[in-house]
Amino acid sequence: MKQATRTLLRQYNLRITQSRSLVLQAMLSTKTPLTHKEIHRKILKTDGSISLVTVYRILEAYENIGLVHRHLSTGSFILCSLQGEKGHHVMLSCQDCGTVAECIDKDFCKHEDRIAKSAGFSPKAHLSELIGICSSCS
Amino acid sequence: MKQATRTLLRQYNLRITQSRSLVLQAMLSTKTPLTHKEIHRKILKTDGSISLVTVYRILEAYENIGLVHRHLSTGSFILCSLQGEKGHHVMLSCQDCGTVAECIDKDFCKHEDRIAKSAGFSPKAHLSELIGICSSCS
DNA sequence: AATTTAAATGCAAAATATTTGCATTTAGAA
DNA sequence: TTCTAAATGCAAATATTTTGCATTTAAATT
Repeated sequence: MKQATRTLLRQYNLRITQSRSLVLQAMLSTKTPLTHKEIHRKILKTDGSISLVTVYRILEAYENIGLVHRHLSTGSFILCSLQGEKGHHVMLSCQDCGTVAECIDKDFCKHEDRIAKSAGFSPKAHLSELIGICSSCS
Repeated sequence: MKQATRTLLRQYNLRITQSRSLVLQAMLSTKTPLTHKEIHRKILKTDGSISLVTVYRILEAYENIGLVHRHLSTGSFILCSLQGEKGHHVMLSCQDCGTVAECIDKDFCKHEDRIAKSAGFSPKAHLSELIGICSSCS
C-alpha cells in the first residue's frame, strides 16, 4: 500500500484499507476526471482487486468529505488538488488534454458576492469551472 | 397548445409539436430544476400524453441549443431564463425554496479571465453557480 | 386542400448504471 | 490476541438511459 495514500486517509480520519488506497492511487495517477467504472478498471489493470460496488461506496464517502470533487461539466470525479485549503475552488478544464486543475483566488468570492447582492441574493457556496486551454497545451 | 411555447419553439427554429410544447409548459410552470422523470410525471398529471423516451430526446435537443441548462449541483434541468442573451450565465440556487435563477454580469468574465491567466489558463467557456438564499426567502 | 417526405414519436426491449440486503472479512481498539 | 464495528464482496433488485423499428405528424409542395 502506497505511503502517500495512507497519509491522505489518516489526514481525513478514514480507516486505512486496501480498497481505499487503491482508489486514491488510481486517482493520483491521472489529472483527468474518472467515472466509477474507469477507476474500477484502472485498479484491476494494475493488479489490484476491488469490487465496483466498493468503488461506489468509497467515492461517495470521499465526495462527502471533500477529498474528491465532481467535475461540473462531466459529472466524473477528480481528486481535489487543494485539500483543506479554504476559499472558493475553481476548476480549470483543458479542452485539449482533458486535465482538470483547481485553483483558489482570494478576490473571486468578493466579485461573486457583489454580483449576487445586486440580484438580492446571499451566497453561501460556489461552484465554478473554466473551460479552455491549459498552460502546457498553449 | 400554449402560445408562449409556440413562440419559443419558433424562435429556436424547432418543429412545433405537441410533445415539445408540453415539455416547455412543464418547465415554465416551475422555477426549480426538474429531472426527466419529473417532467414526464408533471405532463401526465396535467392530462398531457407523452412518452418518457420522448422527454429524453427533447431535453437533449433543448440542451444542445441552449434553451435549457443543466443545474450544476443536481444535474437536473432548468429552462434558461435568459434566452439568447450573450455573456456568462451564472446560476443562483436558493437553498430554501429551491428556485434557480440565472443572471449575467458583464465584469464577471473579466475577473475569471484574470484569475485564469495567472494560472496560465486561457478560458473559452464558463460554468458557475452560487448557492445561497434568494431575495424572496431572505 | 390534398400529397409528400423527413422529422418526431411511441413502444418494447436492450444496455447501463446504481442501490440494497446480507454474509464474510478486516482494521484498529481494547 | 481478542473483540467489534466498519468495510467489503456478491448476487440480485432497481433505476436510468439508449436503441431499433414501425407509426404518426408537421409543414413544405403541389
